[in-house]
Amino acid sequence: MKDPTFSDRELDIMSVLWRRGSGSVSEVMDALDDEVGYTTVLKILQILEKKGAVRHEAEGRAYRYFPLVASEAAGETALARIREKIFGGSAELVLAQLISGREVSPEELERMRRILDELEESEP
Amino acid sequence: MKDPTFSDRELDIMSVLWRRGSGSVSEVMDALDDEVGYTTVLKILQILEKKGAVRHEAEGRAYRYFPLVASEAAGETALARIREKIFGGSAELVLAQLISGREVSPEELERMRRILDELEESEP
DNA sequence: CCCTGTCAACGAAGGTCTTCGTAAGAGGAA
DNA sequence: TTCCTCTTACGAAGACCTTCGTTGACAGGG
Repeated sequence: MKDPTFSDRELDIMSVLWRRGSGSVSEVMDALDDEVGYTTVLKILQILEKKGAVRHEAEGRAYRYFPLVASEAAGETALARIREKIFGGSAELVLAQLISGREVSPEELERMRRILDELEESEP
Repeated sequence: MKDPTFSDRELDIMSVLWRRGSGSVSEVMDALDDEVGYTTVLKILQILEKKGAVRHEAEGRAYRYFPLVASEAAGETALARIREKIFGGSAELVLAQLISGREVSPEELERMRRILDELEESEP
């Protein structure tokens, strides 16, 4: 699946599968923030399966769904689009927005700094 | 306009207005990456105007459109959703994705580091 | 054996998005 | 004037998204 993109509801459901690793229809339905009918969740899982974003295995009478698209791949596509279209291609502006308006713990700040340090070491 | 979100084509067109500051229908059409018909661009600008995302002024016989929603506001909404749904709420993971797979110049890296430094100074 | 609850499958309805054909007006050229 | 071009405006077509009602299958309890 090249440049995976997801609609709003599809993304909600992929998010559940990424967090939990897998899920039956009922589990996904319960994990969603919104109240969504069983058949709606099933339908979207079937659409995602046709797209190649998830697969399923039989588990008793029910199906267990697994993500096939990694969250990193979806994140790369989504982030690239935002950076390009909204932030004019600037990663710095994305970073600035990322940390503005929210409190960032010193620990998280330190880990972010380390991410930049490691990048510098890898390409001197 | 609260939590502004834009469809694909709407975002393409807002992106042009953000980059250029304003644009007539023809200018926007020419600036788009894809080939899109004149009336399509006009239609979407009218939709954006109804949403309150742009306004227009008469300029000769034509209209000149101006963005009303700031790119930062759109970026905040879009980035928050990606961070939450795709990266499990982690800003570090977003940062890691942001710099992975692309070459980041030493200058840009330095500016990104400074953004983190300034955050630390402001909330000790 | 029959009822009840759970399950997948299907299709349809209503919404949004995107595109463009067509109409109508206004201005300039011949 | 008459014609051509540029413009806005309108509406409809087709695609996709989201939702859910309904159906039929199956398993377990009474």
